[in-house]
Amino acid sequence: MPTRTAAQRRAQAKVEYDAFLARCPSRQLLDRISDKWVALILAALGSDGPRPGTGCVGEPRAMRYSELSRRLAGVSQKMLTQTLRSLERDGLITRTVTPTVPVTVTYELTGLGLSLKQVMRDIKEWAETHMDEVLANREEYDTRVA
Amino acid sequence: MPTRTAAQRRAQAKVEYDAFLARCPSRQLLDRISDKWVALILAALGSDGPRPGTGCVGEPRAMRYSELSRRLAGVSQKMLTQTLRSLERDGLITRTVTPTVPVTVTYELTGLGLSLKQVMRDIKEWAETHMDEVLANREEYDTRVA
DNA sequence: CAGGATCCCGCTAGATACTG
DNA sequence: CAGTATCTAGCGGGATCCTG
Repeated sequence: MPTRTAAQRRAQAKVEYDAFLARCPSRQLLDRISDKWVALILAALGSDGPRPGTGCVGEPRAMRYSELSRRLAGVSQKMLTQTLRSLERDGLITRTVTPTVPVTVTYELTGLGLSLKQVMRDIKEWAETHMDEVLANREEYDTRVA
Repeated sequence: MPTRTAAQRRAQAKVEYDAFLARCPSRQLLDRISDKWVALILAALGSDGPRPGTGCVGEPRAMRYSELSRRLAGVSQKMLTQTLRSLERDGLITRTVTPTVPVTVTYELTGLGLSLKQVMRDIKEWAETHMDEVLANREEYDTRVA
């Protein structure tokens, strides 16, 4: 049994994973979460506005499959289901089945999912905010090369 | 010519792009930047530590091609070059060729790139920080399903 | 409603070889 | 050193059909 202080173990933990290294598991995790559907799903589930029709506020929003499907315009069922499964497996969201007829399935952020939510919203917002600038840069680049 | 105040135009600009919409250009941009190589390149170029060998601090770091290639362990030349080109076209980085023998090429973040840097480092750090938790969640999920 | 199961195309990432 | 060019295998991702 190693004799280390808690501080030493924390320092150790800090360098335990490094996504710059090819075989580091965090490289794979980075790859997983670097995905537009992940960003959009977390952004959607993370919107804490009042649910339309209800008055509840503040709580992270639970959403049904069909609701997500509508929100993420253009997503295929395959990609949506696949991405939701992956997020569930990683513990970022929970999947709740309510045995109504027909069945109701809702998805909700876990604590872990919440911790990633803001970053994902930031990315999405960055894309929306800087779209014009990027478009201008591309145009200038293309004319310069051509 | 529309008669709107600056505030009105700003409010308009705010809803101009929405990545939730399938055809919105920001959806494509989100897809572009949701990429592990983009995250790692921006994180690498964004490290403002002193360059090894020099004493300069504070400034965003310019890096050579080979330097990046070593830092992003396991990246193929193709992916590195391709991603760098894409980032250059979008105006996130600059490419500078110094006509030495052999030629020296350095890459550096632009202002726009800097504005995205922190988000990318956040993602990377999230992956490294929560790796253990995710690994545990996966294990639990797999045993529960099996 | 909320998927599961298949089929299949396209593109992309990787490996390899070559160059100014 | 910093790429370009080419080839190919693999799989990401859409379309389609089916189900509890």
